[in-house]
Amino acid sequence: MLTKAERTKQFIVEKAAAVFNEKGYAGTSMSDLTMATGLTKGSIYGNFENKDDIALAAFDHNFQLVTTYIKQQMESQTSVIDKLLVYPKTYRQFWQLPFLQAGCPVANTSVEADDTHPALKTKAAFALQFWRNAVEYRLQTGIETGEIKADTNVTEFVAVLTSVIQGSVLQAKVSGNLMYLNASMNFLERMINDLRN
Amino acid sequence: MLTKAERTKQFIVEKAAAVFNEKGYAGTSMSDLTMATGLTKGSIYGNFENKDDIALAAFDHNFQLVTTYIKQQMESQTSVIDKLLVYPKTYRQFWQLPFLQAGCPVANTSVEADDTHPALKTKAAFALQFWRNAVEYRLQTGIETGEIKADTNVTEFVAVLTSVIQGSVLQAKVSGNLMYLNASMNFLERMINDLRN
DNA sequence: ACTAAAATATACCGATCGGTATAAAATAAA
DNA sequence: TTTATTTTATACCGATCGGTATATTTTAGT
Repeated sequence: MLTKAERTKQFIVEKAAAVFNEKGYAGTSMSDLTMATGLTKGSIYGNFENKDDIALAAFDHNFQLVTTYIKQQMESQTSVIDKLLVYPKTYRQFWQLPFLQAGCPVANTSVEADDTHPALKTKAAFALQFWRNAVEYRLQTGIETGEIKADTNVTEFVAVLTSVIQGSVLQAKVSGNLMYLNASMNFLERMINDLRN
Repeated sequence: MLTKAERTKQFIVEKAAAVFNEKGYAGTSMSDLTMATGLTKGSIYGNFENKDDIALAAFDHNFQLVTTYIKQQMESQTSVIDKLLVYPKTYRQFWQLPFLQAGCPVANTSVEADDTHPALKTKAAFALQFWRNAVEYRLQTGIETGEIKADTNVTEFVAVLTSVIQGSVLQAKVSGNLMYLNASMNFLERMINDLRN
């Protein structure tokens, strides 16, 4: 069983993660976190060294939420094509998934941290590469089994899939208009289906 | 001729624009702006009402820098296809263009402002729609003149072009790796060339 | 239930935040 | 060049920032 402190730490991370993803690092204050958690500053600083420490843990949490969901959805699909189709299906309804309502955590953190917060930037960069590797792994698997065309430009596919998702989610958030997101996801679905040998 | 105050105001906007695009709204303090301009706080507040006022003017300036550059590059091209190819060509070398070194200002502002700063969010949303309209206008023109396939899915093309640019610039910034950006731009160029009738 | 240890709350720190009143300096019309 | 006006600098405001020392409460092993 988890000790009280461990449970509290986890509780703080969960609450803080939502705030950080919505307001950003610089936009989130310690009093935002005391309000979100219902705890006092002393209590939070008893579980974390400083604000950075919380932000880094919060990012990991946010990223893992997305990763876990995608992985789980893919497990219920057998073919590589169907597994890849989980991406457009998921992001098409990002605003209905609580852990994606503030947008893609990797994109959000990338934008804010890259000129201001080296440690967060590193985490975002690793998360992005993790995502790219995951997609690339699926493609390689599909090519080996013959499900996917052998002459597929893997790097290009990975680049387009990830950037079109990040870009269109970002646009959907700021415009409040789902039309272009849906158009992008239509395109992505066609692109995935076209991988078939 | 511009009065002294107008020139100073313009000077402040130019200096502030770079800082805001790099550090974000919440991440930029008034003392950042006094440092960047070499002016004092009193002087800045003599030309602007408040921080918001500067941020909104700074965003307009950042967006106009990009818009002007793109427009200018397009004017030296005759065909619609060649005009559209200005986009991948420009963003391929975004880190060499001073006004794009901090990334796409529309994307940066979209991410930070959408949950925290309604006025900036509105500006970002308008800028995005302006961009979409500009691309759509090119496509319509090309369709009318017969240069571009008449059955082109305009909305989908606009959605993919803008989101793949925003996403891949964002990724290039955070990863420090231009490989995926180049792959995305290769894809975009092929997609544009495939528009040809 | 008792007690040592761990977790939480209170109250505070100096620094910096955005913003302003006012004085000094620079501008521009006469 | 004088003078009215505008622009800039100085010095300061209360509020909030991230962070901490210490007191109180809660947890957990005996």
